[in-house]
Amino acid sequence: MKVTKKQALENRAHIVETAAVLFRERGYDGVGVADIMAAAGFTHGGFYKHFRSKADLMAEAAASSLAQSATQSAGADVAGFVKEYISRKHRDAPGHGCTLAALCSDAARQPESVKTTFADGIESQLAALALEDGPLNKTAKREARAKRIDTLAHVIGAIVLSRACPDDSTLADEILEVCRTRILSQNA
Amino acid sequence: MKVTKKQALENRAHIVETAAVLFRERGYDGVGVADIMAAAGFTHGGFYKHFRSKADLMAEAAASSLAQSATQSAGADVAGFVKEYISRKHRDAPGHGCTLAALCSDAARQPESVKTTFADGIESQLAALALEDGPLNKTAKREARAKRIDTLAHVIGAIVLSRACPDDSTLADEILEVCRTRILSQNA
DNA sequence: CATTAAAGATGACGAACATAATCTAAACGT
DNA sequence: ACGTTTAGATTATGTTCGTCATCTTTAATG
Repeated sequence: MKVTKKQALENRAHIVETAAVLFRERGYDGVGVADIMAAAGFTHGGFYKHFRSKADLMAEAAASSLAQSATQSAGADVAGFVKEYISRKHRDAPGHGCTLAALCSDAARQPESVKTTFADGIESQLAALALEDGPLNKTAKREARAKRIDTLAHVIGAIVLSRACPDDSTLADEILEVCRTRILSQNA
Repeated sequence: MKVTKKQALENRAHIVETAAVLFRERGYDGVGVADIMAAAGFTHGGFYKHFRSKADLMAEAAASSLAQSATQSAGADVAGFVKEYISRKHRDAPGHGCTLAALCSDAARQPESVKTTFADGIESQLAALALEDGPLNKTAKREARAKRIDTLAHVIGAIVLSRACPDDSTLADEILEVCRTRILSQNA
């Protein structure tokens, strides 16, 4: 062992976090194992001492960043969430933004393990937004869940669509502003 | 020339269409030049007689499938559009579905030429949905455009989120149903 | 303190990749 | 009719990829 056991676990966690950023920035197919290890400050050789395959790391990195997103927006009121989510800042920093917005369509083409992780991440995100709910009866609960699912899809669509536009595009900003004001007014 | 000039142009168009399907199914980084040519019934050698680079084909394929989507939904009423768009059939056949839903986040990481094509495609899609509008004054026009942008982002988000779930997932279907009914009721 | 086990570095493997050069035969201009 | 042009096949190039084997070093173990 070149390194203490605690250190090794920290290194592993650091690799996962680095990967979570890079994947969100460049997509699962846009980053190689060597890229990730180099960005984390290592050479590519030690990779398979930590992970069984790249797909394993993909699932783990997704779980990590999805959990982080959910924690960050836990208990926030929906209006505040929407304002932060649909912002130029979020759109222009996918590496540190919502994993769902950054990697949803990539996840659709990945192995089941990744998709399962994403489904769990969606539920976590919904649960985080649900913390503001008081005690509700059954139909009100169902209605509240439907509303949150709908809003989540809506904000993701706004970011994803805006990111597809060229960097200096006025359309990209228009999409953001239109969707933000509309979602907020409809959620008031 | 092994083939007539007209035939060559048809072959070229066929390559573009084949690529448009494969890209939507597997993403820009998930399909190679050789894959595309083989699927079109050729060997990879002739590729650069038709296109200057893979990125060129990406932009051309995007333009082709985006134009097709816009044409298909031209003049449809928004309700009908939403019902077709947010359906299991569409979600499970990305290769023949909306290019925006399939490749938006991929496009975000591609060269400017691709992103410009996507911005044009978004405008085409918006224009197609606008055909049902009668003559309107300025503020009503702006409002109608805002509504269409908002709806487009919303339906894209629904599909993208649903596709990220595992194949047999009930969540995937729940997202679809919730978003469909909510968008329709809000658009009535 | 001697032995073991494992983290990480180095290097190599085969496969797949985008791109380019060469070859062919048939369609074209003249 | 003949020489030029060129679509497409074949083959080659250099790179990058995921994965693995090997070596070195050193923490952990007894």
